[in-house]
Amino acid sequence: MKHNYIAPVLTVDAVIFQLINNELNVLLIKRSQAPFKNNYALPGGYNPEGETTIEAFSRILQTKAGLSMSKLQLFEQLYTFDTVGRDPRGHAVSVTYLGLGRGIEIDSTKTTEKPKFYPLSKLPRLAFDHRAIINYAQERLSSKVSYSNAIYALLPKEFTLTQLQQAYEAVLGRSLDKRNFRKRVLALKLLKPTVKYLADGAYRPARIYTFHKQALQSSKTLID
Amino acid sequence: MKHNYIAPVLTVDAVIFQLINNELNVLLIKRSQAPFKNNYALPGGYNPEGETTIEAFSRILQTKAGLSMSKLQLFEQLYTFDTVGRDPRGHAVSVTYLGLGRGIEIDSTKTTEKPKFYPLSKLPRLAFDHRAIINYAQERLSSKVSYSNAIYALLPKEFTLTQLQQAYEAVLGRSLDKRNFRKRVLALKLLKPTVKYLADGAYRPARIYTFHKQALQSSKTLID
DNA sequence: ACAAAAGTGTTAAGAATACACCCATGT
DNA sequence: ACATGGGTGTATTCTTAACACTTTTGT
Repeated sequence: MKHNYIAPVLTVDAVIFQLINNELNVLLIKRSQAPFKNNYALPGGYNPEGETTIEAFSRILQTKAGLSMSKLQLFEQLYTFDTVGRDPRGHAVSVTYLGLGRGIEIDSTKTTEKPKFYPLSKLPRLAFDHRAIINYAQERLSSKVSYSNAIYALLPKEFTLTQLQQAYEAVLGRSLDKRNFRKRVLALKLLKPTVKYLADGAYRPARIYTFHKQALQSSKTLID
Repeated sequence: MKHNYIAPVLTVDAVIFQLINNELNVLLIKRSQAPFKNNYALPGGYNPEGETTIEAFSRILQTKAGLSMSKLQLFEQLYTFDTVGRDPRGHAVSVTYLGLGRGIEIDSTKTTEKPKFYPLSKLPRLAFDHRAIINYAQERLSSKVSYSNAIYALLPKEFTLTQLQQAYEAVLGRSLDKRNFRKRVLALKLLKPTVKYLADGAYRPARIYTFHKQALQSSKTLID
C-alpha cells in the first residue's frame, strides 16, 4: 500500500486572536505570492515530513510574523480542513490552530508579508476560505470562554472587573449586566483580589484582580 | 517553497460507536501487517493525494470493514494527531473521525482483518495510541449528547423512554433518575410520542417515541 | 395474585434574572 | 460641587434535585 503512495500537501494555518481596544483582533498577513497574491490571509505554510503540526505552527508564526509561540498564552488545535476547491493549486489538507495572546507587538517591517492585527469587525477580503476559518475560530473561542477561564489568555495578568467584563463582552459579542456578572464570576472562585487599585482616569480607582492560575481550567458555565 | 517539499504521510482513522446490549461498542480490526501485526486497532489507512479525508474515511470503512458510510447516522471530524513516536515507521499525521450508528451488522468473514465491535469495558490491547483516541472520542460523545440530540444516532428510529435513558446511561457512564430524566427530556420538545406501544416482555407495554428530526440539533443542556 | 417494568408529582434548595442607587476620586 | 466610572442588594422566577408509590400487563 505504501508503494507509489503520494501524500497530499499538508499545510498549517494559524488563527491568532488578541484584544485591542476591547475588540477582538486577528493576525493577518498580506500574501506575497500567488495564488491570491496581495490578498490578506491567515499566516500559514507547508508542513513538511519530519515536522509535527505544532512545530510547523511555531515556525510559521516566527517566519511569517516574527512572533514567538511563547508569546501566546494559550493555543489549541482548531480543525483540519480539506482544501479541495478552496486552494486553486488543488488538493491540500490544512491543520489549523487557534492561539490567544495579550499585548502582542508585531514588527510589520521585519518580514515581507506585513503581519498585522485587524479587528474582526473590519476584516479585509481574505484569501482562500480564511474568512470561514476565522468565523469558526470565533465560535470556538466564544464557547470556550463560557465554560472555562480561557479569557485569562486575552487579558493582562492584572485587571479590573470592568476590564474582565469588557473582554467577555468583546468575545461574546453582547453586553452583560454588571451586577450579575460580578456575582457569578466571583462565585467561581477563579479570581484573586489584590490589594492594588487602578487609578485609571480621574475617578474612583478600581480594585485589581488576578486569576489564581494562568492555565486552562474548566468551570461551571459562567455565561449561558 | 514547494520545490523539494516532501509531505508527511497522511492517514485517516475511524472511531465507530454503536450500542450493543446497552453498552457502547467500538469497531476494531485485527492488523494483518506490521507494525503491530495481529494487534487490534481502529480501522484506518493512507489518505493519498486527490482524496479528501472524508472520502478516505468512507473508503477505509468500506474496504477494511465492509461498512458503508451511509450506515452511519452521524459522523464528524474528531481530531488530528501527530504520530511522531507513535508509529514506529516514523512521522505521520492522522485525521480521525467519529461515527455513530445503530444496528450495524459486520460481516467479519469478508475481509482479512476481522472487523468486529468490542464493548469499551473489555477492549483488547490496542496498536499505536488507539486506546487514547478512543478515550478522547468517548469524551467528545459524552459532552455531545449532553447539549444536543446526538443520541438519536445510537438508537433505533422508534424507542421507549427507558431505552432512551439506558442509552444516555451507557454513554455517560452513570445512572440517572427516572422521573427527572423524563421530565427534562420531554421538556426539550425534541421527542414525539407515537400511538404505539412496545410489549417487550410479559409486562406493561411502554409507549414508543421518535425524534422529531433525525438530524443534529443543539439544545439546552439535558444533563449537566 | 404475583412479578416486573411503566408511569407519574411534590417539595425544597439553589440559580438566574431584572433592576437603581450610593461611593470614591480628580478636577 | 460635579462628572465619571466603581461598586453593591433584593425580590422574583425558574431550574434542579431528591424522593416512592400506583398502574398495567402476561403468566
